[in-house]
Amino acid sequence: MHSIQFALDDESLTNTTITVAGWVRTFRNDRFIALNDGSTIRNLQCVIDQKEVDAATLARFTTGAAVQCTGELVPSQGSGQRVEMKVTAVEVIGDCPAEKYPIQPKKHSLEFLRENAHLRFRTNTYSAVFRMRHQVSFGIHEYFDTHGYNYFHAPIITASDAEGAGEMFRVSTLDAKQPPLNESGEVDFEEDFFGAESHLTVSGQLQAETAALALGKVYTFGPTFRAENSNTTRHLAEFWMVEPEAAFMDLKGDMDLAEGLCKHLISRVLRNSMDDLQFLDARLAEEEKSKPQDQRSEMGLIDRLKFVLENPFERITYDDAINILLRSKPYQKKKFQFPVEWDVDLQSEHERYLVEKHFKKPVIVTGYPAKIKAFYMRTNAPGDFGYSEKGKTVAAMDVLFPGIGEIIGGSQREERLDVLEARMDEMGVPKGELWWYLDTRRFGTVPHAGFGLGLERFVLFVTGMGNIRDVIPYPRAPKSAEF
RNA sequence: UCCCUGGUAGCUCAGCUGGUUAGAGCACCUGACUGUUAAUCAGGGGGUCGUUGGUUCAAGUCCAACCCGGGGAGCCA
Repeated sequence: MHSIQFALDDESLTNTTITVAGWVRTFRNDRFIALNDGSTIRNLQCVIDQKEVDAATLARFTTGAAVQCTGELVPSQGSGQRVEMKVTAVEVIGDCPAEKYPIQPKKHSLEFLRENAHLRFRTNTYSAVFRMRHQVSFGIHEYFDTHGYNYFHAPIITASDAEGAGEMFRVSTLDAKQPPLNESGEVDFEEDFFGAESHLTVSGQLQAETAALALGKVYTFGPTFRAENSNTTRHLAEFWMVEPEAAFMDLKGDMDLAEGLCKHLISRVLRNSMDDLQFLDARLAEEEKSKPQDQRSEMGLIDRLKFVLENPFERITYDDAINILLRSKPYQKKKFQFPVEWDVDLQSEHERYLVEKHFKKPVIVTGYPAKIKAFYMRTNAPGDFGYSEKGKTVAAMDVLFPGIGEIIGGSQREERLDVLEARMDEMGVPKGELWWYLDTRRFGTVPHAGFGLGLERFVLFVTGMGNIRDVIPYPRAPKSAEF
C-alpha cells in the first residue's frame, strides 16, 4: 500500500503497479475516481476501465465511499495532474450511501461543517488545517528540544485555585445532588476525592517554574481549561497551551525566545505544508472577495507568513503604545470606543490599530502597569527595561499578531521573596496555598522568565482561519461539548 | 454576560408594503453521454417556513417570549 502523497510525488513510481486506498471525493463520468487518503490535500485520479467493472459496482463509487485501487501509475492524459492510476483491480471497502452522507462535492459553510465535526476532516479545508496543526505541534517540540528545553508534564488537576488565570472547572466525585456538608453547612470538600476542592488547570506555569529552577529550561505543552463564559472566535473552554520557563533568563531573553519560536513554526509550515498553504491561501482570497474593500487584508496568507518570518517583531513599551495611540488618527477623530489612558489595559481596538494599521507586523508590548497584570510578574525599578515614571510597571510582555491579537503572554518572574510576598498581599493572593511556590524563592532563587502561547491562536494565524473552533478537532465552549 | 444579526428542501439562499397550489442553484433518484477535473444534458421526488403563544377574515411575512447559529465586545492564550 502506498500513500497518495508518495504516489503523486515519487517519480520513480511512474509506470509501476501500486495499491492505494482512500475515500472517494468525486466520481466523474462513470470513470474517474478522485481518491483522497489524507496524506495530502491532492487527490489521485483513478481511471476505471468500464469494461472490467459492472454497473452495480460503479454505483458504489459514491462521494465518501472507502475504496482500494490497484493499478499502474501512468502519465495523465488530462491536464489536472501529472500522473493517474490505470486501475486493474478495485474494491469498495466501505459503502457511503449518497442520499444520507452530509458532505457533498460542493462548498459547505464552516458553520454547517462545525455541526458535522466528526466528518469535517474529510473536507479539503479541515484536512489542511489539521495536517498543519500537526506540523505546528511537532515544530514546538522540535524547537524546544533543539534549544535544550525539557518537556515537562504539569498536572491537569490542581487543588490550588490561586493560579489567577480565570474561572476554573471543578473536579469532583461528590454526589452533586446531595454533597456532604460540614458544620457550617457548606460542601465538605475534605470528603471529596482529593480531600480538597480541586479544579482543572488553567496554567502549568507555577509548576513549570519549580522545574525550571532545577532543570534550567522546561516547557509544558498540554490541554488547559478555562470556565469563562467567553463566546468569541478566539476563546475555548479547553485549549492547548505551550509554556516555556527558563532560569537565568530575563525579559529580553523571553522576547527572543517567543519570536524565535514563532518564526521557527512559520518556517516549518512554509517548508512542510506548502500544498495545504496554497489551498488555504486560495480559500482565504476567495473569502476576502466577499468583504468590503477597506476590510480586506493587503497580503495573502503565504505572503503574510513570509513577511512575518523575514521581519523583526516590533518591540515597544506600554508607554510607547499609549503615546502612539494618543497621536493616532482614530483617537483624534474619537473613533475609539474605549479610552486610552495610563493604567488601563489596551483594548482589542487599540491592539488592532497598533498591529494592523500602525506597525503592520507582530508587536511585542512590554512594561505594563502592575495594576493590570498578574502577581508573579517582576516589579520594575528605575533603569529596568519598561520602567515608567508614570507609575509602577512589571516586566510583562504580550505578543500581538494581526487578526488575532494576543497570541503570547509572558513575563520575567518576580524572584525576590519579599517583593513577591508584598505583591501577593496587595492583590489578595493566598500565600498559604502557594507555600511550595514561595519555597522556590526561599531556596536558591534566580531570575527567570517564561510565557504562554495559545496553540489554537497560532494555528489560526498560519492557516488563515477566522474561528478558533475550526482549528481544534472537537471544540469545547460554553453550551457546546458535543462529540 | 452585553450589543448586532440570522433561523424557509439534505446544503446555500430568494420570497416586496400580510392574500390562492412556497421558489432557485447544488445534492439525491431515473435516463442519456463517455477523457472527466465540484463533468455535462433531460426528467423526477423532496418543505409542520426554529419553537410556543398572540394580532388578523387571512401569517413564511406583523408582535412577544424562548431555543439555536453567526459576528462584535468583555475575560484571556
